[in-house]
Amino acid sequence: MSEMKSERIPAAQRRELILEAAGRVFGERGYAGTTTDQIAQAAGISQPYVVRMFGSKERLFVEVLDRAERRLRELFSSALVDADAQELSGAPRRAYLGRAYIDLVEESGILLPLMQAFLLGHDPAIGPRARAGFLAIFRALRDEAGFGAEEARDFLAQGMLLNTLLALQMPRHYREDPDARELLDCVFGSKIDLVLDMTKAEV
Amino acid sequence: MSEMKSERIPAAQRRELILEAAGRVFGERGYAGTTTDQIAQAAGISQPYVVRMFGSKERLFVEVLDRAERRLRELFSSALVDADAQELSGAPRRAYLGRAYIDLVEESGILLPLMQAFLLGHDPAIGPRARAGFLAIFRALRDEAGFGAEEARDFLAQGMLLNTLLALQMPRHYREDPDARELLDCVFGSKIDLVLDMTKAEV
DNA sequence: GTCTATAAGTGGATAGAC
DNA sequence: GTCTATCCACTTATAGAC
Repeated sequence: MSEMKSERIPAAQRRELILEAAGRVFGERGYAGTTTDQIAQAAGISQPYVVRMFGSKERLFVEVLDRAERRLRELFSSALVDADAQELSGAPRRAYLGRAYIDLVEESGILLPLMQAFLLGHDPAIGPRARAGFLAIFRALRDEAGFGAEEARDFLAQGMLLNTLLALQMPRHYREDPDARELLDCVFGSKIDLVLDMTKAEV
Repeated sequence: MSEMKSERIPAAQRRELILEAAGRVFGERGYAGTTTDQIAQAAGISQPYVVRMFGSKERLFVEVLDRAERRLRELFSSALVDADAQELSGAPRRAYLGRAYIDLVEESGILLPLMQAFLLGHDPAIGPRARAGFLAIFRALRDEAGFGAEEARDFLAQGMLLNTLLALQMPRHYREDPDARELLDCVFGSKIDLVLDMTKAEV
């Protein structure tokens, strides 16, 4: 029906397209559960081209992670600037950052590949990076955001619950299951509509 | 060096040995990242015997999940009985159940395979079970434990953070990283020594 | 009850054409 | 810059011996 051959576009741009596709597929199926061919199809190119561009599946995953972590820090930084501009402090400030985190659900291919990486602590190549990334987020919350250790812990905890519910694809069952609905409402608050929209489609 | 042939033991007992081994390996490497041969080696038998006993890798994983969920509910039930016997209520009661959850870290092959399953929401066979299991825990906290929805949410959140730190193998880096130490102390409290002991060895 | 041998399928990676 | 063809290693599962 559509194009059998991809149009010729600059490598840098193609890289970005593959990274986006890979973020979504890795996020949904995990590192080991994803084939380079699934990523290729999601990106609309051939499987060998994916490998050719990044050298290996592992290196591609690491680049996806780096990209996701950069994006997360970027968002936290700008959220902190906003919070300061509004002169928020204490609980309102934390709630503000929490809602900023929820906004990341909209950008698929960020939160879930990170979460998938957190479950790869055993992997010699990915484990150390995953730990470093996680601790970097902890430090950012504790130091840059000025949370204490316990506030940072609680923030991370809510984040891990949110990630887990996304990975479980719980939002897709909001309508049919009253318990799912209560839990999701309770986690996402007024942002629930945004989340429900975001998690409809997909292959 | 050791035995090349496993001794002949009753099937029911062998099943249990395989389930324990599989719980540990699946918990560490995830469903897709685990081979039936790795499980066989962990259980000290041949790869085809693992498959023969459970029919398929997928069915084995589902049995590991069922077993883990049973154990979790069992522990929650008895912790609730204990908490009632001590006439705990409110915050002390929640903290008590939290410590009971941490005790589960000792039983390797329970928390991590559950967590791995939560990241398999996309899987047609495992996803529905994972969602059902997660919601069953939510209901137990909300109804049996008498937490409200928000308390149950916060309890789950701390649990997901704990699971994530275990999956990241963060306890193995307690000594060398001050940030890891602060976070782990903050999450595990006085139970930290138990956790550090438990997460040393492994293959 | 447990193993060895092996079939059949899948997936990451390489070579080379266009 | 992108594809087709293909190799080879690995993995699940089956068959059948002991």
